[in-house]
Amino acid sequence: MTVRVYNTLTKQKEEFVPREPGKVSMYVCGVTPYNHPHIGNARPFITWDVIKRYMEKRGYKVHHIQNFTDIDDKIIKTANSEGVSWDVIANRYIKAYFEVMDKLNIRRADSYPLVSEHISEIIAMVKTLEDKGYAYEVDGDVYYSVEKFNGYGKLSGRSLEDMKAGARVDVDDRKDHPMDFALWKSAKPGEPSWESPWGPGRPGWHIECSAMSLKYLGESFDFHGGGSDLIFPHHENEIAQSEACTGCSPFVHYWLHNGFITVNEEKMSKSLGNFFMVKDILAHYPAEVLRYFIIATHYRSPLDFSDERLSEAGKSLERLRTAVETCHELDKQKDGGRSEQSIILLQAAQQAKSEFYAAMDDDFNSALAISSMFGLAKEINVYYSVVASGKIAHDTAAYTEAKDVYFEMADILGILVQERAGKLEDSDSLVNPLMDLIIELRQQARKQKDWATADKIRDQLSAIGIVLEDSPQGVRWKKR
RNA sequence: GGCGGCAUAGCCAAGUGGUAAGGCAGAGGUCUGCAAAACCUUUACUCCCCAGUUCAAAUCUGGGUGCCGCCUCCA
Repeated sequence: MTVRVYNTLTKQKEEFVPREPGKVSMYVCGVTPYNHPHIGNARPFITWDVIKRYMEKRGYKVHHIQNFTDIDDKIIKTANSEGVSWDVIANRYIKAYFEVMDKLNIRRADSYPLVSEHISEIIAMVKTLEDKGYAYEVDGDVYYSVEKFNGYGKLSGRSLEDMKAGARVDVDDRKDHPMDFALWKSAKPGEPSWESPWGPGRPGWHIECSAMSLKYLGESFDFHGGGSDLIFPHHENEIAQSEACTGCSPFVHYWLHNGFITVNEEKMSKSLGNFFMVKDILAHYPAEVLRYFIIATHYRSPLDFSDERLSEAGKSLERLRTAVETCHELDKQKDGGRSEQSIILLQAAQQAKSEFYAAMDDDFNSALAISSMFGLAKEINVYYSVVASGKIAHDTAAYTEAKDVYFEMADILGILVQERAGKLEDSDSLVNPLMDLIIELRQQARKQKDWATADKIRDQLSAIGIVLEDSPQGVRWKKR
């Protein structure tokens, strides 16, 4: 089996053929650090994290580059309103980005290039475009001439005529064509600027990704990703810049775009007041729940965010986590050799694994892949209940294989990594011995059939968010 | 106005030609001092509407309706 991906450029699923055998090069458009990451930012990065984990599991060496657009109108605006330098703002929110993405269990890219550290590369690229006749200067600004590039519009499926007809923007008559875009912007008062052949100024938005991807990944690479809103004009312009500059086509073999997150069926926007920062969500829900919520829908589909959906996601995830707990119980069992039940478990594991990989092979269908995890979770629970009842012996070999499959799937999706029930995080480590004591007291009450005391302890714990689960094998507890 | 996407149970969501995955919620049951968890059973004769192609369509084609995104910074 091979991996198939939906390519925005060709508008169909294609078999993934790496440029270099065994290697995957990918560039993901990062954020403009002018504010805390919102849930819409989280989606592409979780999506690409899963893609990366999966490709690595498939045996590819993944080279992953993600930029920060640290020079930008919004950053400058924020900096001016706070009366600080632009880099203060950029650094603050780059830090905020990593804090949040680390919590979401997003593994780091190989490199996070900054625009501000690649000005010379950008200038060189603009110069090349100018020398080749793809760009022209007007009053210190440099524009890309879209009419010079044969194939402008191939990614977004628009023709220049369409765009001219549908232009909603005020036409700047200094430009040859309304769709011509800035490669270099001349310096304005109060803005950071760098010296260039066209005078002091700063890069336009689109050129940075072209320049940095060229530097780190070369003239042509495998994957380029980002939100679907970047298809036009950002990625369309990247193609025009990069292919015109290097003469190498295709610049990117597979363009992958994630769908948008809406809130109450509407686009998230500050004006609508429905803007959700990831950090605020994480104050109310475990990071894993947000991650699960996002991967439980196919990455290209639109996804509507709400409190209800998120708490539903939490419940679904809880089911998967219960199987992990079951595994902890099974880990304590002694080996007794093969049984009919363990053969069933083994077969279920093998089936789950093959279904999981088939789903992921088909354009990273994590939503479908998750259903394989539920299937195996159920089989693990069933196996446990039979073993715990003492009807059959525990088959360590079969169980271990099933468990490995389960955790392999969880690892690809990046979920089920948090500490399991029965243990709290390090900061709460004092609570653990205390809980052992409380449970012991309650068990004594139960033994003496003092149900009033037993129930009271349970209710009191429940009131502070600790839930007890009695079972014939003992008591488990977890923090809500 | 131009470009693109979506419409599947109470809710969320897979499924792109062969007779509707999975999760949540609901109902019944097993287990249990009670509860929780787990497990079993159950919940769409049907996939927005109409027409067509086909032995066969949620899936393809045409038309209609509704919703969303992009075209301006945007993940």
